Amino acid sequence: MPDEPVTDSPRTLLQIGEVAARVDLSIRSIRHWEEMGLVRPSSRSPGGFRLYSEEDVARIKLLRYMKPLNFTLGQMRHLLEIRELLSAEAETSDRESALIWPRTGHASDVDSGTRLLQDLEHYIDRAEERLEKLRDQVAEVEDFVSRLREEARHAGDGQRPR
Amino acid sequence: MPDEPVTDSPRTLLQIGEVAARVDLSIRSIRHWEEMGLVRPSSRSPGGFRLYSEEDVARIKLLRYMKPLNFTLGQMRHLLEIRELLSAEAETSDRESALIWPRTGHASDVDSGTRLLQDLEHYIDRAEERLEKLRDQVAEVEDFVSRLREEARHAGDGQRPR
DNA sequence: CGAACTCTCACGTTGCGTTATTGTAA
DNA sequence: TTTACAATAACGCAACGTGAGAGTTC
Repeated sequence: MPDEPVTDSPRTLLQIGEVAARVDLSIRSIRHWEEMGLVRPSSRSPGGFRLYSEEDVARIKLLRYMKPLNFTLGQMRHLLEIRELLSAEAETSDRESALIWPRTGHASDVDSGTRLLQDLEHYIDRAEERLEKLRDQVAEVEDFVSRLREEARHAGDGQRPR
Repeated sequence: MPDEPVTDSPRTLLQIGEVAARVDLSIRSIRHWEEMGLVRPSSRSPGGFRLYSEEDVARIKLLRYMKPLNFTLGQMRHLLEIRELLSAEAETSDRESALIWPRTGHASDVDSGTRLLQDLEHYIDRAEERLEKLRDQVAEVEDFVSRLREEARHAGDGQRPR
């Protein structure tokens, strides 16, 4: 009875190159995001190589999806921080107010949570604005590209007809 | 009999601020593009204010549409340069080879035009690749935003239910 | 063992943002 | 003449790109 397929955790650890390929980012970007405090590999190899778990990769992928929204790295970090604080608070809040509901106690906790929510909603609003712009841009670029293809067609007719 | 509405050419000249507002760019960007040789106001006011014609604005708008493709400013300049050379050559070519077609003369002209066309087509290919990516990004961002709204909804339920 | 991958500096680049100061337009 | 808009110049900055030189992994 060998304990071979018991833990597959070490197998799911990826080096930075693998991660970069999977999420379609440059290695430099991932390291830069680390310098800016956005991501951190959950472990390192004995020799110092960054090793990323699937969770780490998921976080990076999330950031990469967020990227076209043109937030600064600081804002992206802030946003992920809010998510964490909010989910952490959700747990404690669950235990604390099981049946007691209106007026749970001191307002400070509620306020901090409310504040976080407001910030989050602000980010969401900005994100949706930006998403709108992105859609517009796609339309504009489509327009541009098709116009360019038209011109190339005409120029091609002059250069090498038939 | 005043000669008032005779010429409306000066009326169609816009200052940089107006242009910036119309094409949704910063004034700084337009000036920067000028420094990089991408656009140039077709005239200046006596005092030195940049004055843009409708053609100038069209060019700027074209560049703005091109912008999301993430070419460098040098590449964008190059692309517009190709367009101009190609359309200029189309005219002379029209006159030159009215009925004569196979083997028009020395190959240098044909080669330069062919080269331009190749370059143009290269840019078009890159543009279409990038357009694809843009579409993907929109999908990813939509995904991201909707996930975020979901989370905000849940957090909101915890914070201020009903 | 070598080829490929990664590490940490550290400087370079792109595309503007941002004053600061001074002149122009209506 | 005020008030808003513009010009030039120059420094600043975010988000990486790009080696250099040395160690690590397989």
